[in-house]
Amino acid sequence: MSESARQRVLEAIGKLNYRPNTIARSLRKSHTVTIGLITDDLEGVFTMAMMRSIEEAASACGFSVFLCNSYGEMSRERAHLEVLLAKQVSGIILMSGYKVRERGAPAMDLGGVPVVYLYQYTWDVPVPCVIPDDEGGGNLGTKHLIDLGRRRIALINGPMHFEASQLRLLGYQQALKNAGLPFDPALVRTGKWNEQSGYELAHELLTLPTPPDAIFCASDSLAAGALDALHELQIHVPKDISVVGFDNRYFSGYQRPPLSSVALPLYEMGLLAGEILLNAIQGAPVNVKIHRVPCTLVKRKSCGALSDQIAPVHQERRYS
Amino acid sequence: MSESARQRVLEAIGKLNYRPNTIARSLRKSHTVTIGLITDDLEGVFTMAMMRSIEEAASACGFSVFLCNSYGEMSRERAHLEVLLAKQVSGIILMSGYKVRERGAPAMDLGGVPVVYLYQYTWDVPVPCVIPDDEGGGNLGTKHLIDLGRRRIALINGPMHFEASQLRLLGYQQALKNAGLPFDPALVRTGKWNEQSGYELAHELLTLPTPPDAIFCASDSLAAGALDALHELQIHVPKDISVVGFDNRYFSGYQRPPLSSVALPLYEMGLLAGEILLNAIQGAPVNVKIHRVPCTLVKRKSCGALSDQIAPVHQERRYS
DNA sequence: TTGAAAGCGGTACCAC
DNA sequence: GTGGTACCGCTTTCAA
Repeated sequence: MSESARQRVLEAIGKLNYRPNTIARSLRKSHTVTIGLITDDLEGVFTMAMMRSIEEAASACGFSVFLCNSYGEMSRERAHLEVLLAKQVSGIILMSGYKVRERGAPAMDLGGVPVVYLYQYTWDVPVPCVIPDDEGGGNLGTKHLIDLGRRRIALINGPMHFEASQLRLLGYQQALKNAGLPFDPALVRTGKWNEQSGYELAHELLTLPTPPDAIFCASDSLAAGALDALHELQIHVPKDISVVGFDNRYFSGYQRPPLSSVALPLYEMGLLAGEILLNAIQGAPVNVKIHRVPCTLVKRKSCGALSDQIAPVHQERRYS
Repeated sequence: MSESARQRVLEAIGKLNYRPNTIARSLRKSHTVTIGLITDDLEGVFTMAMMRSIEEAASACGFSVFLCNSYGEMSRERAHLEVLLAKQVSGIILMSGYKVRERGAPAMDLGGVPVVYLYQYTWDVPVPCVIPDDEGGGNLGTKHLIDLGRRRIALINGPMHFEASQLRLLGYQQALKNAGLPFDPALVRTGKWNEQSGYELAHELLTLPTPPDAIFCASDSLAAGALDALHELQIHVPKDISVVGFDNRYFSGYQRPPLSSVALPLYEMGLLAGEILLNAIQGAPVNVKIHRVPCTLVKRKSCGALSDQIAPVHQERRYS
């Protein structure tokens, strides 16, 4: 085509508002440049950051993302999968918003469409899984308290049938061991994941003959309850005792004092899941294993590491 | 086809894992049963609930949802729109995560694809818009404090160049007027949307010759700061003073005392936007106007209305 | 009722 | 290069 002819075509495209029909293109080339994201949770606080990075990874490669909510129901998940496959998506991410959840790994034939599990794992089917490194997180939080000079560090843990609880405990023990500190079972308490438990267990710990000089909580909700107990007992945080939570929830920066917390690497996890999926779509060999992404520590006032410097939870920053 | 033949076909479908190709179907029928959702925010806290209800409304009608993040950038928004149109979406929702934002209503020819604006409005193009009723919310929060017997109700407001601030003030004044209470300009303070402002302005209010017996804050961040000031001054909430926030953010139930708040009807807004769009897609006449969805009040301890009964923010409940 | 054929809007491959 | 044609998989129409 001559240069001037090309010019005229482009002109016409602009004038007539011509847009190539991707549907026809997809039909012919039999791939859609689209991935499906099925989540079981669009209420909680963990899925947002993962969604954001998945969308980012996909967009960067020219892929679109179908967002589907299964509400944790098998039937809805299957229905969504059927639709996604009928719509010929190039790949699928199954994202969970809860820690432990039986998705019962779809026993469906997905027709060879690549799948990645996010924030959950399965042994039922050979797929790559991306989850947080809870053990490393447990180690990180404990080590930080040790580095601050704390020596009697208590752990308020979640229910032990959660693997997250088991791993966080393991990390806690590891950190103590690495520092040459003794492991005192009396300093480890287990409850539910809520504030009520944090409150009650903190009370228990503080009435011990030799109370702890730091409390590491396996969730921010537990930590919120612990802070309540400390406030009630007029024990100053972080002067008298350091507190560190886990999960870096939205409210942790709004605690008094602002709560230091081990952050789940949600954004990075979504990014990794997206990358793994997109590579698989492009035919790269998939590394079928459980990818554990390291947690990070968000330092605020409750651990005693900071005086002025404050890490933001989100857009907002804390004064004083 | 005979009954037995039908049987055999269904059997074969099951055995061969046949799935009809929606892409081919869409090409032939020239509609895709898919809508696009473009948001400028996948970080904040307002978009989640809207996304959820949009997905719900769409799913219920057999529609899939493309999720796109523009990061508030015009160029990305245009790029996403181009892709969505090329992919022949049946309709588009433009959702904002911020209160006031110039999206500059795409001056693009969308080829007649129906559009709904969500959490923002525009006069630039004739489209239906769905936003919260900020004035009603201002009225609601103030009226509640009046009903609790408060008579000197202060308002800590956001910057007045935000329409939300103007409307919430209007609602506040309306409620006072309806109750026959005087409007005292000294009780109205304006700052930024953050805690720092809430803290400082609450201090100002409480050093007035006749301090207020209630503070209505135009955001939960402002309220968090106000609670800090009250705590510092050892003024008991809600015995000595009632506090009500606005937005019902994730952290409001984690304040001490748990913060009552005027909740944005995010879920309902998403649902309405979805319904409007789906109706438009099905050819129903669109009501091109600004739909203002009423706010609701979430009662917690800080207003003094409750002693035991606690309203949950999300899954979590408060003890005591 | 059933079967054959055209066509949706692109892409890919062919011969020229 | 360039123009013609088959084809992706489904819907629709028309004929048998």
